[in-house]
Amino acid sequence: MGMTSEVGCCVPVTSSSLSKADAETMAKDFKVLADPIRLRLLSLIASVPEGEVCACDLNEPLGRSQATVSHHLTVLTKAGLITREQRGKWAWFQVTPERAEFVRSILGDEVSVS
Amino acid sequence: MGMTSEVGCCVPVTSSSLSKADAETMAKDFKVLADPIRLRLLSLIASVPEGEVCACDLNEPLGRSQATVSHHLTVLTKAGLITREQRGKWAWFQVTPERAEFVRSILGDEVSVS
DNA sequence: GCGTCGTATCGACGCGTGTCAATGTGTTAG
DNA sequence: CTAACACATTGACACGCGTCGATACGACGC
Repeated sequence: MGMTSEVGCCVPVTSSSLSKADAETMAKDFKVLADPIRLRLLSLIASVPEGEVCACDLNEPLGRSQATVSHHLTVLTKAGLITREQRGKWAWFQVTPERAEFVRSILGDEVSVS
Repeated sequence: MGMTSEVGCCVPVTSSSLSKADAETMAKDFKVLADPIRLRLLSLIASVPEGEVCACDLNEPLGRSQATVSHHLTVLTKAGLITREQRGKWAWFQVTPERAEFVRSILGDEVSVS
């Protein structure tokens, strides 16, 4: 395939690199994080001491409509990064515990565990 | 602004979380990685023992046209993840040394430094 | 010089997605 | 029951982006 045997070019890339399926999965994960509003939402939720935030507090600080914020919260939830809990009239969100460390590493927080 | 002082909801999210500018920068970086072809290109380049690959070896394994592969290589180069060196007729790419560790961590390689 | 080869760039297409107004759904207050 | 509220969902729009054929730009070999 591809007789690229000229002078000094083209060694056949021996390696078994990232598979097509793995690359697509990874790309999908990165795509979730590739939006400033979603990153700020994650940061807001992760930085609250109580560990959970009501959606009503997430609408205004971002300068986006309620529909847009709700959309991004859905994306983050479906990706498993946050969890949603309906409590009475309000929806409460928190960073998924299993992914909390990952989220903190993404946001560049110096974790004060030390 | 939003008198959300009802019953038990809506603490004002005291935290100083991710700034708008930082979020946009981070999102841009993630966007570079949010494509399966670019991830596989990174993997191919990073996994070659010689440390550098000729572009002619990157066209076929991905099932994309030469123009598309060239486009993705440009995106990765502008993001600083790889570097391009014209050598005679061919273009050689390598992972930017300063970002090599980052790239390896992204691709999930167990670095054999231990 | 001329032709060929390796890459980058251009133009155009289609699809995905972020956005918002409007509407729907469920809950609480009266 | 009705009204107001919180949030999700829908429909529509614009824009970004991945893709490819065609073309342009070099470098090499003749």
